[in-house]
Amino acid sequence: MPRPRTHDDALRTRLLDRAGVLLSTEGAGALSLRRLAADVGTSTTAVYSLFGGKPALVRELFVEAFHRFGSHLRAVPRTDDPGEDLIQLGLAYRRSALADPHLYPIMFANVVPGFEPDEQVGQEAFAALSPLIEAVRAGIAAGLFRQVPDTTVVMSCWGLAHGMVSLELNGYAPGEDDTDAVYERTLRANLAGWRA
Amino acid sequence: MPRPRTHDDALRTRLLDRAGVLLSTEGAGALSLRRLAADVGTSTTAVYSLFGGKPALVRELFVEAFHRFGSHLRAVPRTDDPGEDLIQLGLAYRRSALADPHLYPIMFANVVPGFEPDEQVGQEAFAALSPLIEAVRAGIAAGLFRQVPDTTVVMSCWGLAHGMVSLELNGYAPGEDDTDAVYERTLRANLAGWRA
DNA sequence: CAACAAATCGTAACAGCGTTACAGCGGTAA
DNA sequence: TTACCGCTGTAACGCTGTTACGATTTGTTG
Repeated sequence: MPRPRTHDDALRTRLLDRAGVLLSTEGAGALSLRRLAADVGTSTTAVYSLFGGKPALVRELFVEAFHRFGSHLRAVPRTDDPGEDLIQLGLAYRRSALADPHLYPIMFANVVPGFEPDEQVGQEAFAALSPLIEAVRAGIAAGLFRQVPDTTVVMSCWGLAHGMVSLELNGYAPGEDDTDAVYERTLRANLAGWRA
Repeated sequence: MPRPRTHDDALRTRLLDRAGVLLSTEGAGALSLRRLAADVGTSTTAVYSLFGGKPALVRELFVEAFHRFGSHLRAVPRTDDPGEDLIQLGLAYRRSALADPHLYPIMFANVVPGFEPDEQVGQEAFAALSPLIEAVRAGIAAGLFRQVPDTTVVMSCWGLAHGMVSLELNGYAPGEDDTDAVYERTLRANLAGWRA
């Protein structure tokens, strides 16, 4: 009875892949539905029947970005030194952001108008930080860090990493100094302030 | 010979004022030239004859935002304790951001497509941080902080404040805890890591 | 075998955006 | 009064996301 559907899962993944490439190579401004549909070889209607609109498509990219981000963090091995683990997590945080810089604002800045992470994906996003949370808890439990609520130390480490990376991506890198070294020294100093 | 010009400085400031209000109350998405011109009672041509386009108008808002931001920081009195001064500067940083939250992304995130701060306004923006730089230098000179390049400590304090504020504005505030207290404790811990 | 029905998809239209070309307004000078 | 000329609002262009609708394609039915 119906005509065979071409808006299937294969097209869905092709759209998502192409959207990710457009975003990573040319930025959020280059991600338009007409451009995307033309590149993939379909019409803009596909995005509406498969996702529901542009914000819904960006939502998928949002969770995908956090999946990759979480993979970078989970790749950091846990040792018996939670302090050093936190430093390595901070370095991985920046590596992940610099790997594809256009994906980072999707996660933490509202670069696509009309998309705001809802409660559900917000919690999924927060889940990507679980290695960080675990390292902080291990450090507090081992008596390495001060006896403060773990969320305080988590927000401190996350805030510093996010702030430094965000400033760097927006062109506010420290002048002539080596950004890598400044970043790591900053991570270590911040953590030193939390040590018991 | 010519008809009297209505695209004068008065209209210019009215446009800037209204643009600031639109930005502060309804966000960057509500700032359109047609809406702006209609609110002020002129046509979109005024923005082009007075500024040169939307990015140029946003550039003015950018420097204006940094002026206000710098005023907040300069309002913090300098005492003989550079460490405590830095804490107070960090608190003023957040107060300034929360005063009109929609202005903050104009400064530090690319929330308006087509506008990127050029070299000149970027340096003016950085100049707003001079109270921070001076406090850091005073602390290092007094032997309070470690003997490291001052830009390192500056980037550390700035990065942390920017990161925490940025996360808060994007809805990633720490759970049930008091955000004010967590923020201040985080500032103090970070600075403690730099003390000699 | 032909006609119908139903589901799907591309085309086209709509409203809005920034930007720009252009015609018309409004004074002053001849 | 008329011609001139700078200034400004209108309208158009190309773009965006979104949506209504007609064309297409199939299986089913007469």
